[in-house]
Amino acid sequence: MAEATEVASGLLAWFVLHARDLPWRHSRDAYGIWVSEVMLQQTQVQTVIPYWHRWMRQLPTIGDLANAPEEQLLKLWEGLGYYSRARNLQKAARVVTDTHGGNVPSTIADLLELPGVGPYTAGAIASLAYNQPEPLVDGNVARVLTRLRMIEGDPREPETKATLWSIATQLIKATGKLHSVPSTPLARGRFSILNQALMELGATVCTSRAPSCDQCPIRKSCQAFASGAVERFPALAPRVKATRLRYAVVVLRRSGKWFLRQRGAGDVNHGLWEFPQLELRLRPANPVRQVAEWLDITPKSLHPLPRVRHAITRYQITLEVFQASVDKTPVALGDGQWLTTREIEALALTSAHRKIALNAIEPVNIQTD
DNA sequence: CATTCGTGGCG
DNA sequence: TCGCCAAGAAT
Repeated sequence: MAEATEVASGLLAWFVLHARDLPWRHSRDAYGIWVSEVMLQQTQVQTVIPYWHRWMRQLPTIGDLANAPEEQLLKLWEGLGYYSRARNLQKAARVVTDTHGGNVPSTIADLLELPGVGPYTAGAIASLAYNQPEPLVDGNVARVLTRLRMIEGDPREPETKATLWSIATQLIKATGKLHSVPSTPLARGRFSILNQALMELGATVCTSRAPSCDQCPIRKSCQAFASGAVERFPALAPRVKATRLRYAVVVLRRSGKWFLRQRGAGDVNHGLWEFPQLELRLRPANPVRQVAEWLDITPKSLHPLPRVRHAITRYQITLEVFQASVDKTPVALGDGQWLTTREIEALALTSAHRKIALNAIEPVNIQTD
């Protein structure tokens, strides 16, 4: 295990010199670290930073989170995606309040009981916040370790996953045996430093595309580097090709207000607000007639706004947007509310519908090619 | 165990 | 324009 020791000490030394100064690395309480970890699930650091600041300013303690109204949570999460993360965070805050005396637990078993906390996040909280000798494997660590040891399998498969957690555990054990460790204001304790170093290396040096092996502190131990095969790892299976969908979105105005609906329980993104939308067939190309019939208004009253594209995992969605002024609520729209601009600003919309709102309220000049 | 859940950036 | 992917978890 001399090699694991060398890797661990190399990572620690590198981290204290090259760590990014991320805001949650100054958090001294586990709550701030926990919030950052949940926000960072499948989400990049640069995206998370402003959200984390706003969240911690408005909900500085677990008690604040446990008592916050759902619309505040969703507004704070607006645009981050995976909105169930916000609701799970609050459920977990209530569990912490009710059964852990308001203190974020420090053991893996207790952490795994919390909604929204899985193997990775449990390891992250235990090691980063409490410096417990617990391993973690996220996408970054999987990339670093598959390259380090030339692990051929897909990191998403259970067998490969087990191998990676085992290697991460070896590194934690080696870290525990180091005689001396460097210190940094950005992490407290050797296990916290090691795990953050693994992730930091994956995020900034051992990147998916165009890795900077010349700047890697552990390249002498890296089997893939020695074989000139770094970019062959990790061997991820190709994703399912996205299915294309088209929707018409209607921005209806009536005496200075806009019509929006709230997604209901059981829906994807429930609790979020949106302009009414209608699924379109891919043909015909021009959906004006279909939309006009849906709303029972004349086609000429529909005015196009810039189309908006977005994706929900395996769906690639194009939104064809139309604006119209009406004097009554079209029957087909069902429940919804007529709202002012100011009211809409205070609601949580998906990113696509927030863009539509901005386009409708402050129309951009469309440059024709 | 396979699928689902968002979004923005980048080559 | 398009595919890929980023500090994963729940069902």
